[in-house]
Amino acid sequence: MKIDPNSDDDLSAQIAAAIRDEIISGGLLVNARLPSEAELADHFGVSRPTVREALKRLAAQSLIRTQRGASGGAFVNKISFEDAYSQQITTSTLLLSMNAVSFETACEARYALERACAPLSVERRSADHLATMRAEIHRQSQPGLTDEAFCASDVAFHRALVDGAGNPVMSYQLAGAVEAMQPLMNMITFTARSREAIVALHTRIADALEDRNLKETANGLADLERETQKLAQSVFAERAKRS
Amino acid sequence: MKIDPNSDDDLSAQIAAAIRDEIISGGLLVNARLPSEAELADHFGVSRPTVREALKRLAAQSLIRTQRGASGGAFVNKISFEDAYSQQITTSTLLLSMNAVSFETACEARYALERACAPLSVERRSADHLATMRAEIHRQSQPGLTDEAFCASDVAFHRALVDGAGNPVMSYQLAGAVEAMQPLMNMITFTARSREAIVALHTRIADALEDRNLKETANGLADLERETQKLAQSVFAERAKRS
DNA sequence: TGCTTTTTAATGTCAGACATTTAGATTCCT
DNA sequence: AGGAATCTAAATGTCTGACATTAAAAAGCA
Repeated sequence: MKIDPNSDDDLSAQIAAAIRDEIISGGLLVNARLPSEAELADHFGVSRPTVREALKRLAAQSLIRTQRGASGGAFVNKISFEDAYSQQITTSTLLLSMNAVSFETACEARYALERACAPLSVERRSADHLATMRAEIHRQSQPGLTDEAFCASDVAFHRALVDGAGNPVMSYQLAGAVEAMQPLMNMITFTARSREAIVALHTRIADALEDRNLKETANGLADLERETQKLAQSVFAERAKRS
Repeated sequence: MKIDPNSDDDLSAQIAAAIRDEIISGGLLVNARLPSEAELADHFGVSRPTVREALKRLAAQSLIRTQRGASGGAFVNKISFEDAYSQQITTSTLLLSMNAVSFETACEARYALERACAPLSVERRSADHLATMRAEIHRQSQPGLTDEAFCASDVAFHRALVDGAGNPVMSYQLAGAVEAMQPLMNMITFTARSREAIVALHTRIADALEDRNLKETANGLADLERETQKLAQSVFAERAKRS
């Protein structure tokens, strides 16, 4: 583990990169203990605060965890799917909002990926997944639901669909695509009629999944994408007219 | 922006979370300048090093960038697709290696997602994308290529396919799925015959994409998945037998 | 005016100290 | 001997204060 004295990067950034590389390359295994802060400072020829800044960078990426006390220290963290989820959602959400990705583009990506789950979900969905979907459909039919709550339930419905594929890697990959859309979806006001249409499509998809009918599931998803795009267009057009 | 004095998290973690929330909620817009470190220390009632650790956490997630000098400071960063890519690849790679996700599961997820791109790529792929794919196919046919170089070229081929969908959000989402597989692919030794089979399938996919033939593209991808899984199984079986 | 120099307000880094936590060694009592 | 209480040591967490470096803005000057 070495750092380049000619780099323009911060020392803490360089040190973090050096340790990160060591972890990725397998030089530091899961649960291995890193040298103490004092030892690292010595090794890299920097002060303890600088080492600490580097370690915090790694902690922010869930690459390490720290423990206080004797025989404490920094340990290589086993990244959980949970950790990875939340990081990806944060990044995806900001990416979508900051880069002003059009609703259309984000929506297209989301449904394309979701359709990829359909063949697996049809095959493997459990009764649990179906029950979750039905419960969310029921919630979505409740009058008096706020738009935010409606969207949150929509996300839960789609996550159940994705989880039904029984592939944790896919669930992780799609968590970002689905959840990051939520703020965009929240920009839409759902009229009673549009909610009805969405709930009907959700029901259709759940039914098709229950029957293990791939074609109908895929068609339902395609129709749902069209419906969502249409709805967004009308909302944005309305908003543009008023201003 | 407030922190909870009863939390058992580090102060720097709490402060980072507070600022992160402020950015996500829109209270701090892109390119907005954060208060100086001294001001933040004052505001949160902590010392400057603690504030700095918090800021480094945010920098590690590309949420802020810093500038030195007068009128310098920390600014809310506009996350680029590039930033998001590399973060996702790091996370995905570690997730796959640390959680011992089976080759089968990772491979299934990757090809399922890639098939989701097919309809869009068939529609929108440019001559550039095709040229990249042809070039990679050519490289893969060179004898004397190391296994690592072959895998890297494979990744480049698939990225061209994904980029052909012309949806940056999808490219971003899939970068993780495709690139994170590389270390797993690197565990495989490619015999001359297996390389031949893969190159033939790549050629078939490129041809189908050139003809804008969706069915053939999807079939090619499905066959490639089968071929990859078969190859991996035989390699792992061989390895198990020998040990 | 236009160039050069100085000032100044930031971040980057360091050194040293103290506070706090925790595992493990030690001591003490039964 | 064995268990409970205490002590010790090693680590992270935090603070103070200082100095180095950078770069924009202000001041000075031809």
